[in-house]
Amino acid sequence: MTQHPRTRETALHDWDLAPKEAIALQRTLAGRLIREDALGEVKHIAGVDIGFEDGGDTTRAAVVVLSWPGLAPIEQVVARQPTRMPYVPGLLSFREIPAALAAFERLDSRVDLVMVDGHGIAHPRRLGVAAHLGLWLDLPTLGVAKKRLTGRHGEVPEGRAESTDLMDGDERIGVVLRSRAGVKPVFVSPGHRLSVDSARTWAVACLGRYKLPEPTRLADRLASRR
DNA sequence: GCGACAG
DNA sequence: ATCTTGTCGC
Repeated sequence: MTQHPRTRETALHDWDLAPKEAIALQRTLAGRLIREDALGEVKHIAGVDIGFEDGGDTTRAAVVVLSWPGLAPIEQVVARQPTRMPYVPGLLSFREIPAALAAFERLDSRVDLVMVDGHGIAHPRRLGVAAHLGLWLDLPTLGVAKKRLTGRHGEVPEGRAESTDLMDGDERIGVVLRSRAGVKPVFVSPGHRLSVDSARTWAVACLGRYKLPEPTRLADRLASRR
């Protein structure tokens, strides 16, 4: 409610931008990211999944709040809104964030850490949806994506919880994590107020018996059942 | 110019 | 993201 003061005042201006302006804004915002750990005691973790309905006309954000440790769901919200922007690779956050903010506004729980379905800084301009959302909420965030957007990596060891660095040139922008033995790895990167190592640690700590970590997995499941 | 391209 | 059945395997 009052944990994300920027929401109410400026919710009407990141969107409605032409691609060129959006890209310029991304560079500015990326410069404001805190790339080190800046999080307090973690009691609640939110999982976020944003998707689309009606052929893209409606944006749907699902948020599940889980206890930590324990990873038991304690609150969940689904928000739907008319979609404002088209899908452009690299500008996904502009399309997804408005609905996510609406969902967070309806949350009663205080959230300490946010895990988003999508990338954090593993993005061409270091502003994937998890990073962008982190700035808006002013909360520590990390992204867990199912597909690569940018960066290069070597083979990922087969064992559960093993990983390989995701590199963009000399910069380590995340890790490619084998969340379960025998499944395609996921792409983990920090968003705001988190280091790459901590993003990896939290992603692993939230693993259950499935491919996706519990927060994102439960948000996914909540979103995909009507 | 030719691919690549989160959700 | 979404369109979609069965099928192999723990």
